[in-house]
Amino acid sequence: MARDDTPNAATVGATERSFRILERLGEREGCGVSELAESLSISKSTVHNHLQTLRELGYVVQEGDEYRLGLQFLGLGDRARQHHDLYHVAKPETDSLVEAVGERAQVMVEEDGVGIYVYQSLADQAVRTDSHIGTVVDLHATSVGKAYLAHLSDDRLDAVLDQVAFDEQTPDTLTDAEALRTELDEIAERGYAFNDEERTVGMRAVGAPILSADDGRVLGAISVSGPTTRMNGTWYHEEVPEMVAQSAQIIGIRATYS
Amino acid sequence: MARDDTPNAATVGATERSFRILERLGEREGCGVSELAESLSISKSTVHNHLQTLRELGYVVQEGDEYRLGLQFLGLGDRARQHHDLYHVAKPETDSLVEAVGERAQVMVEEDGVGIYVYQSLADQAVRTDSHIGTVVDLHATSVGKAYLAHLSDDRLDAVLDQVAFDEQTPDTLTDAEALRTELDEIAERGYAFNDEERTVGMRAVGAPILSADDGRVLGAISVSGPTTRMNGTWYHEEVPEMVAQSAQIIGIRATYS
DNA sequence: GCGTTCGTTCGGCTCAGCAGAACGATTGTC
DNA sequence: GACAATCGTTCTGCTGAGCCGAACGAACGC
Repeated sequence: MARDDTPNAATVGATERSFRILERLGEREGCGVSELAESLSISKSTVHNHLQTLRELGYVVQEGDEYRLGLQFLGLGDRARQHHDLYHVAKPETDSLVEAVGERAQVMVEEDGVGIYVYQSLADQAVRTDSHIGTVVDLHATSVGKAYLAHLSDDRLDAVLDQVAFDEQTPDTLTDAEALRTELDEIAERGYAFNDEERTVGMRAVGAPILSADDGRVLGAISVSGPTTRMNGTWYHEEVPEMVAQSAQIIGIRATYS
Repeated sequence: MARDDTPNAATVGATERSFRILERLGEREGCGVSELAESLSISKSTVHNHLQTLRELGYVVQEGDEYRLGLQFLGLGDRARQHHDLYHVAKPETDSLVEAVGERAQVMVEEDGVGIYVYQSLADQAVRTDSHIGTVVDLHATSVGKAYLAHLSDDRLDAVLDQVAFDEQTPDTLTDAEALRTELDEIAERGYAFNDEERTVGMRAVGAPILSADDGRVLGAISVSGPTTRMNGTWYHEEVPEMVAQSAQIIGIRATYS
């Protein structure tokens, strides 16, 4: 079920190239043909052809000698998000949570074995990181992901864990499937998950699952994250978890009855 | 400068096909291979190849026999939007505006001769239409577009107007370039623009330009729209314009000094 | 159990897409 | 001010990638 099932099936190479170009354009904040061609090991003329095509389609814009991602992607992204009605009910509650806690909050849903942030809300003092709406996150190395996994049915969980690479991201990342399973049991009982610098050094997070109010199915998860300098003591271990779990419950109820 | 400059230049056909498929997937809320193939006049096997490619890239997800747009597009859209810092400063003010007015508000920026909504906020009573984040709108047939055009430099305005098709969308759509120019002069003087069922029958809107506080350059526009049943009288002609213009000014100031 | 329609796989043909070289335009440097 | 370097763009030829149509197996539904 997860990404990269069939490594090299019969696919359309030109489409792959186009998206490699687009993703690179997203990483750099707009760049020129030569830079793209070299970093992707594609000939300049090919890159140029793709960019012209994408420009005519409106998915890339040209500013002098630079190319940028076009805003048309907002449309495709929004369309994709509208299938997950969780977004609409989670948005106002997430904003309220951020207002109460400060820091940063994000709402995650699962898609094809990975977690994707569908909404993020930042307080003024929130730490700027590279995570944003649409960011793909590992389910086993984030508080949202673990909170989600903890309430997944056994067979779905097995399918996801088989795919997880368990690549070590920081010295404290969980690298053992069994250790993760026992932690997931604790999380399921406790009702929320912690992430103590497992993904990013200096950052802690608290995540809670968003559960359907009628059948208990897990719809997604929500988390609050901030620097270790502020996220500590009972604030980190008790008060924030309390608020996150409460918001998650409200979202779950509103998602069920709406 | 505007869309569809060079109709059939040297382009990558496979990429065009992929995006035609993706856009169609966005219109229907997920559909099967055969339906896509028939409506796009592409053979089933080709559609299938593209979908498999896009699935491996994470931009399409497969649910049984149906395909949907993937949430990965949120990432590309967000990256594109981050180049327009207007979004971040406009978001909270737009939410406040919606809270005060009710109805619906949207923030538009121009890209390549067309307007694109980068943010939209809905009150509970707001009318559901097909417009959403990422929607492409004509600059001459919307209140946001006209408010924007009214403050564009003469040469940029000429470039845009040459491209406008002036296709009649409703019986009241402006179809004459000169009539539009005189209306733009009025709008520039007045400070806000109306849209009285020009694009959608039964809907009215009030838009105001977002201007840079130092050099007066137009950064985008913001509008409030609602049904004619509620948008009328002095509420429509005076009070709403007042609030929209004030929000636009606040956004312009915050966009300039931040 | 048959007919229909789905998604997927297979194979062959042709043209679309690739790389590399050549071309102007622009920039910066001595 | 001329040269060198680098940019984006254009051009050309070759070949394999991508297209179509047909065949396949599975899943409904009358």
